[in-house]
Amino acid sequence: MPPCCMAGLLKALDAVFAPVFDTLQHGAPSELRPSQRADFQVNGALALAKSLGRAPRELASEILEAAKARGLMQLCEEVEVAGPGFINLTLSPAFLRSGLQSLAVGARLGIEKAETPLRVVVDYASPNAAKQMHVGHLRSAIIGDAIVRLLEAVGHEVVRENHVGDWGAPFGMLIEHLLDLGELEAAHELAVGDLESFYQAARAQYDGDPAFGERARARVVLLQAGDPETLKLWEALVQRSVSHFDEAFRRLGIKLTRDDVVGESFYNPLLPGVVADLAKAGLLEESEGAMCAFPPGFTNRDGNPLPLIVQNSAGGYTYATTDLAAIRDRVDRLRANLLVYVVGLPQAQHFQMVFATARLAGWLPPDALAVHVGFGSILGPDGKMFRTRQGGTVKLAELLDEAVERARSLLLARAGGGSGAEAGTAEAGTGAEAGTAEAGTAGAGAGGAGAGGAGGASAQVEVEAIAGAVGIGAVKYADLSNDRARDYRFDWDRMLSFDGNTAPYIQYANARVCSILRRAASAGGEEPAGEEAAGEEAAGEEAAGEEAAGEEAAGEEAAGEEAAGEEPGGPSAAELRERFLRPQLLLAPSEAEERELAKRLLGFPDAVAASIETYSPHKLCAYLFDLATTFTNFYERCPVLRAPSEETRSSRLALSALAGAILETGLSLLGIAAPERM
RNA sequence: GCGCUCGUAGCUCAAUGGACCAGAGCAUCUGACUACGGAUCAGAAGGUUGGGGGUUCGAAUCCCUCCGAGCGCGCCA
Repeated sequence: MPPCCMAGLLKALDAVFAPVFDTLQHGAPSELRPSQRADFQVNGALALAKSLGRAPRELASEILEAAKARGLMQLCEEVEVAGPGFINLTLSPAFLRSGLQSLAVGARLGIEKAETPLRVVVDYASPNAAKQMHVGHLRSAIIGDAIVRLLEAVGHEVVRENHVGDWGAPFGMLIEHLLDLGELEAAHELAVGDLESFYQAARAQYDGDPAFGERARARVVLLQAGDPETLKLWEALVQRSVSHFDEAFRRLGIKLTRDDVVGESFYNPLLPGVVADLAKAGLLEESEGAMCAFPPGFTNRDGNPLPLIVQNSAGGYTYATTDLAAIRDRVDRLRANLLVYVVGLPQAQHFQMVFATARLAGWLPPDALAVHVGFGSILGPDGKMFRTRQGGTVKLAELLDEAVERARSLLLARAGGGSGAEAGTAEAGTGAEAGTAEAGTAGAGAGGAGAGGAGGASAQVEVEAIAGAVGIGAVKYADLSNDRARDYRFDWDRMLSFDGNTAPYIQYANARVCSILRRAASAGGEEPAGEEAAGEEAAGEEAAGEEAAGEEAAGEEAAGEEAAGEEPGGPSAAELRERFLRPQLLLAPSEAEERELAKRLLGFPDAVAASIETYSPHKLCAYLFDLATTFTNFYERCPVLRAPSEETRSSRLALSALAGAILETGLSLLGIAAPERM
């Protein structure tokens, strides 16, 4: 857990209250919270009153007065002591306005860098080589990737590691099977067929043919002995797997490539040292022929100390040994001071034991932290482990195919339904370049899905791109929006619904923003009001953009949208936002819906910080859903293009642009694309 | 048997020890429209937060206990 970070509105308010509390009692927290009764409430007075033995309401009044002396009323228009000793705060429009303006400057959207940037290794995805990726790998990959993006956004230095299972007994049989087929035939088999069938065939041989089993076991020995010919074959198998992973991650829009693969085999040379050094430190005992560490606090079913086996009775190393070696490598060689493991919850005890042992051995120094970010299972509609109707594992590739296919039919059904026929006719023709086509997840900037019959080939390309963004986004969001510790139910209809807490709903809200900005750009005058003053701002904006992690994350490979945005037919969303999102255009919110929207927009940094603090992407999801809902509400009640005055129009356009920027950036932090049209 | 995770509206899920209404979204019922993309908005109804104790000014949240679900508990990873 990175040090508690506060940002945005909370930070501004806490800057006033923290010194007041600190004066009364050193280190006493203000306990600032968003409130349903006002904008924020200060709860700390109650706890402090108790520890000081004073009357809570009286103390609250005193705190409030002290806060006023520190300029509280520059931020709030209304404050009160209420109930047993709460302090309720209602923000002033002027403060909201200045907050919005600072969000609008630069591209960071209020996301602050961590005060102490860490060097973090995030271990995630971790499929097994020589096996097809399946639904079981989905959560680690999706959650891990979001965590990587979030950590990077606040300035941590992240090393991604894909700890693939590329070593061990299965390779004996795989290599023998490969030899039986003949290398050429095997190469062909691996190229056309899927890995799974190759693995199954080898497995069948192994189970059915004792002689084959013997050869397989002998081959494992050769492999571990470093026999060159065997290693060559092993390498070929692993490479084939890695290509398969690359393809899967690319489709998913996940920032893992073959460069991030650090398989189990990588640690082989380090394993003897792990055991030797543990022994040297007096941490090993022989038990039933195996070398074990017994970290305190763990017991087995008989109440006896539970062993962490680092060398089995046959002399072989276990995955505990590998995990210990990995800790040493990450701390020593990679200089990491935070290790994050995105691995299923059933492994919780294993990691506790490994971490405890690493601490005892001094491999995890006091200033380094290891965290197991666990997650629950994906359940099928029946509430049991998600499987195919036949009871087999659901292959990842097929799952993604279905996601895109379902999204496509929904999009086409809507286009046929006739509501959005007008949208995008202007630029549909020359829309996205063909390059985006095979990028299944490409999305932003693809145009004209609503153009219905207008389509030539390029319109189809665009539909494909949007279907990819929506389909893949829906799968990822469904996973991320649930508390990771809980199991969640996989439900196509729900995740692809345009209503509710789903990716399509949020993407749609963003697409609407894009639509407004496009209209504003093409119809109502060339430039927004206040154009003169805007010029000066541009320079500062670019300077700020230089170190803008938020924007980087958005623009980068967030689900493969790089080819987007360069639409010849019209300016990209980013360009439009730059044009309309100028700080000096923002007025103090006057309408209730403007005020609500402003508050939500300002809450973005806090939402990001909260997500990072507990490694819980679902908090950011909840925020984005709330923002999308609030924006829609605003959009419903406060005419933008037909605003009563030019100033109001410009201000609302800027508000909309800001909402779009946050929606897109927020989605990108989750690894989800934000199409400009849907 | 021990340990871990979990149990919240009919369903799927939220809720950093905080306030008289425990929130959303589906689904259900009522309303709103020449609509800046209706893939919309407003309202209603729906809960003794699995049961029971306890700590606290204050508990869905912390402690104990019982019930229920899932997963771990020595040579697979």
